[in-house]
Amino acid sequence: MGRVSDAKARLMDAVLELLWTGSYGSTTIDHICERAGVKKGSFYYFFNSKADVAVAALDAAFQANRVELDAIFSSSVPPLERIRKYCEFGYAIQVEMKAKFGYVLGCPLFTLGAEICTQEQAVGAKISEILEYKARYFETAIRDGHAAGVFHAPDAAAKSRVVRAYIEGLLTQARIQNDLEILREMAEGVFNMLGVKSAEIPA
Amino acid sequence: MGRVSDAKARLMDAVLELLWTGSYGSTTIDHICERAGVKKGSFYYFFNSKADVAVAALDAAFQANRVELDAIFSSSVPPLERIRKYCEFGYAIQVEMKAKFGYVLGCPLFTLGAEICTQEQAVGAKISEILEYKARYFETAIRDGHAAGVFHAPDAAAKSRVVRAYIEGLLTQARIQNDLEILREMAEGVFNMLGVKSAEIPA
DNA sequence: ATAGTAGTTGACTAACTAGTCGACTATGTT
DNA sequence: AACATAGTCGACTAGTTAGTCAACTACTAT
Repeated sequence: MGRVSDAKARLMDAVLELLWTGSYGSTTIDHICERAGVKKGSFYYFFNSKADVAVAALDAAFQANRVELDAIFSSSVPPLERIRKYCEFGYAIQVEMKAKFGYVLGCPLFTLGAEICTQEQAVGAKISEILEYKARYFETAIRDGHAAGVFHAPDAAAKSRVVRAYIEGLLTQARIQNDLEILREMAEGVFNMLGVKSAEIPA
Repeated sequence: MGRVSDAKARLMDAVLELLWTGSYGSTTIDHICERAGVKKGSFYYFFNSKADVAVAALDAAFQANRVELDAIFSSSVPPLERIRKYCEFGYAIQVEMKAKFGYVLGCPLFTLGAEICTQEQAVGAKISEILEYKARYFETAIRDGHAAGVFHAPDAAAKSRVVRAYIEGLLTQARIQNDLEILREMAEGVFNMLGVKSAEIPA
């Protein structure tokens, strides 16, 4: 079956790291190759362009991420608990990245999506697809919470949009200000948005 | 007093447009010059770098914008009315940009800030400065609203952060999805966040 | 009118960038 | 062993990018 290699995976890891710590514009194919320890000829053996490797890497990372998201948003977990766990999970990632790179990095999908949406159609479409998928976790949690009477949110889709805007906005603010602290308010902010009475908030 | 010229202003206009419609990474000095109808030699007569012209342009644009913001957030206007007017104003700008460029562009400060904050210190600092200044308009409006008993927000600074995160997040979602419609929920979303009773909402 | 000042220009260099290609190497199959 | 397949590599081209510079032009005050 020919020569074996993990170069493709290394390239995808490298591009993700560069996109997240920097930006699409600051990420060059030369840099990706250098970080992956792969020569450019090999890059073009696997991918056609920067957009191509970005789409592949985002997709692969999301597929891996889904396992954790499915656990966090499992319907066996009470709705508010799902949201609280998601916020904690996200916070832990940001802490890890800040320790590793010196910067709060925020949500790579959101930052990258905002940067390239007017220019790189294919990347934008992949990002939209993933963000939409993630939105459904929230919509379901909110629908379940409403059904359980934990809070009042008859239009779960609309409430989910509001919550997502807040969460993504907060993550991006954290990136711009390079400040982890503001992220600690995330779960509380979401609960307030949902009109959860303090007594109902899971420890 | 030597030769007169509006080339400096044209360059600042051009860079703003390119940054807003595209990104920092996609905006080159050559493109800026081309759009401004100015040769590169002249560019370097006025500015030292892309970061330099960006900072100057953002600052100038914000100074111009402040006049409108001061009117919208005038203390003679009822607090909720200020917020409603701000949302309407922002929506009108997005409509105008979509008509002009074919894309919903969102908040240039937020998009740009998220893109460059790990790389271009000077630009990041200017963006933070402007965003902080804008945040104070909201904080004051929320403090005034609480004092007037229109809603309950004893910690105006914290509530302002939540509201800003939501607004910026929503604007960025609109950019990513190229969708004007979701912006129409903005004022309503903010009012819900503040716990305003529907009866109090200004027409 | 002329001299100083402010702004303009085109032609240049050097570095970087994307993308190509043919020769090469490692692995599994027969 | 030898062959097909999968992957690697270095050297290459061509276009783009940032940045420089000396010569030039327009304006104003005296």
